[in-house]
Amino acid sequence: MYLTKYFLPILKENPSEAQITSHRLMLRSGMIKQSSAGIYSWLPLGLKVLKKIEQIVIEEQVAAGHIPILMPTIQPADLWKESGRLNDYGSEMLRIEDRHGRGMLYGPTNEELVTDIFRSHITSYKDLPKTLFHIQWKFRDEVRPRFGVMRGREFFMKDGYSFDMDRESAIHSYNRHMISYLRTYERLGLQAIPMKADTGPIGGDYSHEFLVLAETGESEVFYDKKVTDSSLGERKIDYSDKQGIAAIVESFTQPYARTDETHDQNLFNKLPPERRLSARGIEVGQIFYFGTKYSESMNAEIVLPDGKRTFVEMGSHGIGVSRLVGALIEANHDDLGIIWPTPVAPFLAVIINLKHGDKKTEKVCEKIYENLVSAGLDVLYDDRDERVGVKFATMDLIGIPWQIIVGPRDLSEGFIELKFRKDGKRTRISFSDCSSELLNALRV
RNA sequence: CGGGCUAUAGCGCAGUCUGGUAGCGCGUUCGUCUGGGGGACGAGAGGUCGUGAGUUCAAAUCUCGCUAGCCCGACCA
Repeated sequence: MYLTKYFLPILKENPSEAQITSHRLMLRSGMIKQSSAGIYSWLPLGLKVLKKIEQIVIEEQVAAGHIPILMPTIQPADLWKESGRLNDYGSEMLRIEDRHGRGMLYGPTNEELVTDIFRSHITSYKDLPKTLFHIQWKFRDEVRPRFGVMRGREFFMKDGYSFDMDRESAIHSYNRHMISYLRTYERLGLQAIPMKADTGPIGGDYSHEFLVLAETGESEVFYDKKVTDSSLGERKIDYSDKQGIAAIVESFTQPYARTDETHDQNLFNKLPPERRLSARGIEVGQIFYFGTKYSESMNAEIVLPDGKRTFVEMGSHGIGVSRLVGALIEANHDDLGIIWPTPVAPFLAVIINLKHGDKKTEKVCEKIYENLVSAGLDVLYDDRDERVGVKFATMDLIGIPWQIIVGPRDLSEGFIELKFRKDGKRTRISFSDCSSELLNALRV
């Protein structure tokens, strides 16, 4: 993409409404524009990041055997009457009336809809287990939206719903989700710690929130140092291996890790002092096994092998996709701007022409651009007539991982320069060799 | 929903107390110089001062209402 042909409305100064880093940087780098409180338009750069996160989430869900669907944003109020949540949900739910006077609502979540889909089509244990998920816009009419996309009213969320014939199978579904979430966060370049969550009136051990550690996090978290030392890494996951999956889940959830809501100081104090850590965290996902709460109220039954009927066991699982954009920035930035982890970067690299109007540098930039694009890489070419300082400042701000710097000085000696945004390290690369050496470097 | 604050050019702000020709920086347009970390000079464009009413010869400025946004708290993916 040639920058002069793109739409990248960056701001040099901080918008006064943005208080926290990610919100400020998202506005300054032209990723979003506020439309009203807690509701945003996603501009090209922001949309690219959002879609990259979405794609990774989808891939990991599909890898875990979960099935994508798409449910509507507008839902009929009748279904919510059935579950009893029409009254319970309160004014956080945006209620709408259509022209016929029918009660509608902008969905804050989808348990009712998905249960309705399930009960219409699945009646036998033979069709189980199944997990349906979708990634869709939700709306919660927060009293006080803030922190940009981290706590907007409209938000983009992956929510999945598992259906199982019995508790044992449902727990395996729960564990499967745990692993698929851990993998998702790792691929995004984030460390998210599963923390025991409040299960409310339903009770039980089966709810975890996933927290990313960041200074600006909204909750205080307490954890055993062990949890930040563990990662899935490259290991192969066999989602059909119940024991294996359960063992991995155990290894991640056994060490102490809780938010201030469920924190137990006495338990925490049993850890050796050097392993007791506390920090702030941003919640980026939650998984929940709630049994038959909705299947009972909405009458979603299945027939078991012995011919008896039973209510289907359910769980729901969410990842805040739009919130993750903010969380990623909170976890990856410096004074100059954003530092995107490569997997979610809006562009892998940017070619910076240091001397606009110089035929030779322009030609080299264009050649590099063509090479990289034809190699399948998504690169930006800063072909603006701007001073170098402006170009560097812009690119540092929007956080593209690699800067390919082309200027007459180095070029006269046959070199171009490659700078890594994260550590600022620069490498000189022979221009004659740039198609192979550069490609290798970018594919690290 | 309780408490606090704000609204003047695309963005950041001054002007409001003490009513009298609407200003600064950045950005933007044109030109010249410049060219390895937000450059210089010159010339422009751009605002019914959030909105409605009132007071006054005269309102960005004073009074009242309304709306929107932000912050702290309670609440939440």
